[in-house]
Amino acid sequence: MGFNTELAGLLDEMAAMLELLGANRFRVNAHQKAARVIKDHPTDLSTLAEDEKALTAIDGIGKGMAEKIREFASDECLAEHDELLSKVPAGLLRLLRVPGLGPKKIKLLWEELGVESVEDLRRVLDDGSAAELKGMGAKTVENIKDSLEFASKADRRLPIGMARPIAEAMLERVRGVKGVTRAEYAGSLRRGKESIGDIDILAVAKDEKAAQALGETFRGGDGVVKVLAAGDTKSSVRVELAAFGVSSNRWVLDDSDQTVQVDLRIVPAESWGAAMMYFTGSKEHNVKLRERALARGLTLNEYGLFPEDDEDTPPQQRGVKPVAGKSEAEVYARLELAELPPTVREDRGELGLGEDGELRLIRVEDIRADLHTHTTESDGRMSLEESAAIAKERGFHTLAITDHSKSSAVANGLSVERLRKQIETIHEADKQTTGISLLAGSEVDILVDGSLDYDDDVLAELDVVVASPHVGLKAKPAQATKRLLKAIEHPLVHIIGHPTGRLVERRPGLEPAMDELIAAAVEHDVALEINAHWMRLDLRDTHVRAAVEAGCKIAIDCDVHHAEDYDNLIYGVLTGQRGWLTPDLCVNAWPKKKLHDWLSSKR
DNA sequence: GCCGTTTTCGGCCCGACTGTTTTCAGTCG
Repeated sequence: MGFNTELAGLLDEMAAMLELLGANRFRVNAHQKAARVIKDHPTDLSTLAEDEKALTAIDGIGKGMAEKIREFASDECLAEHDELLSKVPAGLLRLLRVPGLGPKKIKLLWEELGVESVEDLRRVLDDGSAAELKGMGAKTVENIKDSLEFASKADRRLPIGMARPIAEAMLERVRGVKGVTRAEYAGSLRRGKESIGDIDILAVAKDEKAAQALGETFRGGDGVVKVLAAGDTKSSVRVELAAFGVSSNRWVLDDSDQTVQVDLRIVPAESWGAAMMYFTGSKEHNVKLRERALARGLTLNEYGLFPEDDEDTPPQQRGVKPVAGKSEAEVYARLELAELPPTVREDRGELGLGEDGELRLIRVEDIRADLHTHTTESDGRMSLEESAAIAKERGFHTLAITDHSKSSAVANGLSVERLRKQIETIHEADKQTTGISLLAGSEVDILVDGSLDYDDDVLAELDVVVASPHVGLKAKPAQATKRLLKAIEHPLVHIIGHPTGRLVERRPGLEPAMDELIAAAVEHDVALEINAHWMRLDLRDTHVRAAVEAGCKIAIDCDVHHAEDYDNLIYGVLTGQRGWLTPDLCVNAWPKKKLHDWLSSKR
């Protein structure tokens, strides 16, 4: 595990333990925020450990956290973390993940009944002693029991490619209710995050009757296995994936009985923009916006942006007229900000975006080429002609066929002889085809020692070389860095495919020193890939952000095997946007000549 | 523990729902 990830994990645990010990909640927040910022930071912070100034310049890192970074870099542990561990039983941290159980109740159960683990919890729930505690009752006990049952299935976040079809299906139901005038999904799904904890849907109903019908339809729909909340304006349900025909396609996951929470909020039409912002988040982005509002004598909530006064009752309940709220654009404008796309709302410094001119992030319609696709020659399911027809239909000017190289035996990798024959076939097909250029390429394995799977004379015959790691994905960070650097420095390589080999929520993959790889890629004019398949999304958003800041070229490719894989482009583009990627750095968005000139410059 | 276009001290976002309560605490997002 990398330094940042490991330290962030410790700080998160410290926050949890502090919470259980009843520490000041702002101190808890500070630890959580530092953990998030450190986890997302593109540079390995151990390299800055002695530079207190550079560390405290990072938002959320003060003197104390800078000292912790230094301590962890030199001692590989945190004394304060160890000290907290001696005070809090480790099993309690697991209990924090049970929905409906928070630090206060856990603390109560621990202090009054000696609960230190899930097993202890089950016991006191069953023998009735938990129900005797102050603030607990029969209903609370029932809810915690239910949560325990669901916890194991609900624990895992859903890859975006599985969550989106469910959200679309739920939206269709919601929009089908008479009197519903508007409905969209919000939350992390709208922000295009790689994985989703729950699905948030917002709707406008034209009157109370419609709102009531909407709630009933939502809670009673197919696939709903539990109703968690049923208020006038808010309903929460848990649905099972199986009911929506969602599966993980070519990756076999044990997701047959998995469920996901779906929340519905019914909001007034005049609050639509404020509500969308509120429920799209991120939470941290919203906090920044509210602070900004307060500094301007305004207060922001999900009903709108209101003049700040000292009353306790929320302004919308006193008939106060909002100064903005109908649309997101209106609220951002009133806060003197450019309207920010949902994908950048992560409290990663985005409030300054678009200040100096137009904010123009990559879009799906910018993409005019796919440079990483497979055919039936290796492990794809389409012929060259079938794939070319789809690419042409999508308006692409270039399609590169990059089947697997010889070491990928399970993927039917091509021998040198087969590859040479395929190059001829593709070049011939290119001559016969109008409207799209077909390029002969290969997805060449980066072997464990960093060398490539074909000799240089073979590679030189290819129009496009995508070099990707497929095996040895558990290597130590230092070794991974060395291996990938060697591939980047190879003069015949254009693109590094799925650089870490991670799978979302399934496999961590390699953890190379990304800043070194990015610097090398810039120096050797190599593009790093965002593999758009939703199980990969590799590079991930934070890597893209670091690459973009360094001026590194990025390729967004679908790694097409099946016809429907072309539809994964949206996920790659969303990930690009989350890394603030602009069209000028994305090779797939370039005009044909510019792209082909770049490719041939390496020949 | 962090932070500063009133501040280096004294703040730190806001509301819905639930369950156990006679006015609110806990949890969630």
